[in-house]
Amino acid sequence: MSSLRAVKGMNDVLPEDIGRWRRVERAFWDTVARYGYGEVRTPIVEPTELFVRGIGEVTDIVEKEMYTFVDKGEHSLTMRPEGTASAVRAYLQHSVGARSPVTKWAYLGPMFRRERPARGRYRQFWQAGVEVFGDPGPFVDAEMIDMIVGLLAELGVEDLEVLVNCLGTGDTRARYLEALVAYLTPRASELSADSQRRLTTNPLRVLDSKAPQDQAVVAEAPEILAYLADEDRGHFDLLQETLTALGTPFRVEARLVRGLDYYDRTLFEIRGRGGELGAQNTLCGGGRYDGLVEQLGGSATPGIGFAMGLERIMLAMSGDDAPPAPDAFVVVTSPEQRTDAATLLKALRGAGIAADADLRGGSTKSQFRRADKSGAAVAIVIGPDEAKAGTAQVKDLRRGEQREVARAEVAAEVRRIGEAE
RNA sequence: GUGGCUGUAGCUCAGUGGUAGAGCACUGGAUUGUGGCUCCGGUGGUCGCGGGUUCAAGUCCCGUCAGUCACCCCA
Repeated sequence: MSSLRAVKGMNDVLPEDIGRWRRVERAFWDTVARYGYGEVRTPIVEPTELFVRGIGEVTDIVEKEMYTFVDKGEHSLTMRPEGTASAVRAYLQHSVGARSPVTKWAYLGPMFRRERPARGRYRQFWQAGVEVFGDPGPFVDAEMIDMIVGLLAELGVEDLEVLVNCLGTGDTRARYLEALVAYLTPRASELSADSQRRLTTNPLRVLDSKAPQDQAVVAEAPEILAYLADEDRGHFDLLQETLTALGTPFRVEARLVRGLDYYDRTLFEIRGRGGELGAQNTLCGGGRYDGLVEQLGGSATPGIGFAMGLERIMLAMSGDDAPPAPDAFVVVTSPEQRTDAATLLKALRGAGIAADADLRGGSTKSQFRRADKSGAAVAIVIGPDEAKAGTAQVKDLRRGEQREVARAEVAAEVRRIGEAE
């Protein structure tokens, strides 16, 4: 084993494991294309300021999880810990809102957070997500949740839990925070140390603490849903009505909050209960951020988005992903045929057939073993006799049948056998 | 970041303080140019790394790194 290792929490994906990644990525892009999203690609590195202002200064992500460095002693840069802030930045930079009232973007790529790695949680991890700018919802909110549920079902992710909540807008939040702090402060001594600290920095986060003593206190805490203004209430009711009409099961979870400050109104999370997920069971999280575009310097523009963690989706997915196999494998019965094999391989590949061979030498038997292990459905045998006759033996490896055909017919014969599978 | 558990062949794992092992994988063979199944053989090890105790350490102790579980965080 080499002493050179990948950075802790950052992983290689080898060809034998890539099938599952491709399947998730393809399903994601197919789905969002049907819903009208266009792909956006933004840089991995952004000005640190973007995330501090976008995600929130006192969030855990910004406080202790970002990969931040100073570029040549000039600018503080950060490797993106999530995708929304970059999308908003690009949306503003290119004045996209001036060209179209509603913009639907999708992205897929690596994100970086310096957390302690565990199963389903890595320092470089992959997210796929979407953002919609300019539509206040709630129909687009419901459509988005329903789209994700459909995507996950297509991938064979079973046993989902869809949680929704409404955080309200500025006024609601202020009144609720006041009530929550008023409730928690006299009980502060019963809370965990973390929650006591958050009581002053980020009180909403006390709500989803897993510490038993916190949960006991939180169980009796005031609920944000009771504080919603009429407009928020109507928005949330209509969201639920639409989800029901679309046939997507969900559960209202009044204590659902997120660790990013920009969310308001609709908030949702999809959890998996699959055995391999462990404690990292949040597959997907998202919500509305109607104030974010303005906060980052644009005009008031509503927005909503979500992101899903690809590694976690793959842990929860079912189905086999066999590595791709060649269509045909060429075997030579004597070393003199190797140049001949090279030209045959080129002709087959030129005809659109995935063809491979092992021309290092070795017995016919060992080459056949390689053909078998490659997963190819067809072996093509050439030796002195075939070279003289201008033919090749084409063997169907599944059935064990073999035919001698003219060189010009080999590609067609391989295709015929492949289609008969 | 805190605490627990685990690190032995490419993989999954055995291994009483006394000579480093198995299965799978890889590879060669079982008479002419034909795979899978079976049989026989072979390659492959800094026992994560560094200290310590001991006549002797894969085994005991300390540290460290990595993985993992819970917390934390979040996708």
